Amino acid sequence: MTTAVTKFSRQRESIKEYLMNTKEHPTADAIYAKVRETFPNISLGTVYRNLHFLVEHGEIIKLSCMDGSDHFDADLSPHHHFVCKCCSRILDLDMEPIEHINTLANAHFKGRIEGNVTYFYGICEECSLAAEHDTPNGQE
Amino acid sequence: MTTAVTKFSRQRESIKEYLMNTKEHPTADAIYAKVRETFPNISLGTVYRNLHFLVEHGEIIKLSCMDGSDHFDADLSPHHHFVCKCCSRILDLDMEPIEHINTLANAHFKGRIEGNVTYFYGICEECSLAAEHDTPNGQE
DNA sequence: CTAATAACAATAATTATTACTATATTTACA
DNA sequence: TGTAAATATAGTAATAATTATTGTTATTAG
Repeated sequence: MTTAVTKFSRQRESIKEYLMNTKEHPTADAIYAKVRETFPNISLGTVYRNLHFLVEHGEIIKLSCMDGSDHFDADLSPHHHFVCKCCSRILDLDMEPIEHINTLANAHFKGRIEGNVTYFYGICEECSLAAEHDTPNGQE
Repeated sequence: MTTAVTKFSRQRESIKEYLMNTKEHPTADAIYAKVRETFPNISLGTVYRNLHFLVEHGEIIKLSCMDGSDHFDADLSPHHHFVCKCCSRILDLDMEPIEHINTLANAHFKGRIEGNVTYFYGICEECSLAAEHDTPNGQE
């Protein structure tokens, strides 16, 4: 039994590169649509397989939303996310770390708390403005 | 057109009653299995419809886990949850509220933050103990 | 009791994701 | 370089979870 070696793949590089150069937090489907511009016949399975690979190897992060959708992010710096209830976009938050809440959680807990997953939600700026101008969902 | 009135339903009551009397945080499937003991031919669709109904009407809460599974909870008091990486159970945490993190998040944010969803994760007490006794997953 | 309407069971359809397999790429090394 | 071994891919099929549809049953108001 030889140790499996990871080989280079243009498709995987393309996925990674797209994620590193966008501020969006796209879903597997959106990534598929984007990478298809470069590799017109890449398959959705390849996208999913590589996303899993990249998550497993700590090269990207998977964000699981309240609504059940998964989004991906190549920004590995510790930061928090905001989910707009209106347009469902995920935005980065510029805020102080909140790791101290783990200590609060541990106070009366018997097991071991290793960390937390936190999402903030509400209405993003664009959707607020759109609402004022009678454009309910940020749709043009 | 008369105003739609919500009629009584034994099935819905049964779902609600089960949720109110358990400390577990069951999934739709687990609820289906349980309620079927009372209503052998209730359909899964009915379970899903009623769970949505109850969530919509604020009678129960939906917990969307990192792993994509949805769990339900009839305990409406403000409290936080712990997800065990080992056995995937959800446990209630006895801790101080952490609403102040919304203020931190709002500091440099243009939109409106309405709240946050936070899950703590780690290894629960039972799984830790099981590991010590060579019973990896808490399975008997 | 009866009509109107809501809730039901059963099933079909949809969506997101994963598994499979033959072919194509990549890598190591002659 | 050229070639063989190993891994990755495209395309397709399969699965799982959820949502929608349809005809039937239960509940309620009059």
